[in-house]
Amino acid sequence: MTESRRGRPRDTDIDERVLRAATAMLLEHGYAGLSPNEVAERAGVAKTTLYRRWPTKDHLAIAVVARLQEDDEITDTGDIRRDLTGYMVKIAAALERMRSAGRPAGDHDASAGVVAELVAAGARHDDIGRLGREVFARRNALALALITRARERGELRPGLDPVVLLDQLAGALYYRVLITGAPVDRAYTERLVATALDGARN
Amino acid sequence: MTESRRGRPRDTDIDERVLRAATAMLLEHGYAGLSPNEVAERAGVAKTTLYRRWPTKDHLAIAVVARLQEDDEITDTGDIRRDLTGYMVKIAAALERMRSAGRPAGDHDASAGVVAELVAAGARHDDIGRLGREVFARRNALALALITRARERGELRPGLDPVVLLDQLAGALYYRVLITGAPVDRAYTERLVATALDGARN
DNA sequence: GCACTTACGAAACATCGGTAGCGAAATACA
DNA sequence: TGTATTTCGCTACCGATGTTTCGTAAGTGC
Repeated sequence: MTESRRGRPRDTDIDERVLRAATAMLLEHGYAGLSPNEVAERAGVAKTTLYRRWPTKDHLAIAVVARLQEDDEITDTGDIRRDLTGYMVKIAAALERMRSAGRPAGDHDASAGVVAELVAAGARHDDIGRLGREVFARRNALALALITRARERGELRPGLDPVVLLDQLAGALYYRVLITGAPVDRAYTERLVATALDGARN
Repeated sequence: MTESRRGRPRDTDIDERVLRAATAMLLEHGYAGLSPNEVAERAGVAKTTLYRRWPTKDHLAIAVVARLQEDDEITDTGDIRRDLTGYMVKIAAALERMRSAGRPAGDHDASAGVVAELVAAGARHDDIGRLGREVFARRNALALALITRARERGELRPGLDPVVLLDQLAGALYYRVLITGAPVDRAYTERLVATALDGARN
């Protein structure tokens, strides 16, 4: 793993100071207000030192939000509707938190804000894209297992593809945040899960 | 509408030449390969002239893809499953087209490509965001009317919220393109519509 | 004709993300 | 005690997206 490095070791305090400054700037002023130049200055670090750790502004921003995400565990109560709702509410809350980053308090304008920039960052840099897909795959694996168990105990249709169900649920939330700008509050999330489970057909 | 303008009129031929050059560059080299500087040069136009029409590269890119989208009419055969599938297949096809823009042929890497940048553009500029939401609202209004009619003739549950159903369907497609990188081919689309209609519950 | 207004082109400038080159500092290893 | 290796800070620089300024062209209204 960590090979015994030769040469001067990295100052881990620098990582901390830079990430702290970057976090503050990203949350207060949004993605456009995150300036690597100013982050380096505020952290008391040379710009080159910053760029050795995070080769682009996108990488820096990813590192910031990655630190902010506490990995949400998923609970299996045996009631699939309850469990799925719980998972979706967590996703929705995380989205709403990022959605409001960088805009004046009370700004109810529909805006994807930081979320959209992170998605674009994944599209611009292969490594970020891969990383993001891995993170989502790992997080979704838990939900997929949950769905599969519910299916096997007869709560869900035998022919159901768990991936499709998860796409429907998580997809709807991201779609509203990124595309239509509609809110993703708790009431909506509950209606969403109920509709997906019960189906639209009469 | 068009007030009788005073002063020198704009050369409409310039719009055409610029958009043509920008379209070629965007489709061949992707979003990063779209350079306003080079577009102006290739179109034989001063940079200032280009920026008078499209104040940022984002606006230029939006104008390009807006021209490429033919407004897809929606058909109502009376079979909601068939009609929804048709609509979703059109969306999926448009997404796959943009997804492959700017990357070497045969590149099967999962990448949101241009789509993600357009979403980010909507997040960066209020006017683009509003425009995008209007476009989606208008397009979705047709699908919502379709769903409502199906509900009223008894094909769908009376309590169904058409918006939720549409979020589930379109959301799943965008989610796969933007987030997980999974393909959105016809087989998936059909499974998606079937699952949303039939529901996940046993 | 003349004033007024707007569009076009050219070139210089500004800003920002990111890089290159260098000397100095801090470690591992011999 | 060297010597190799890597990090750090500094300055200067590059490329790309926009902006400013200004002279000139092409229209409208009188």
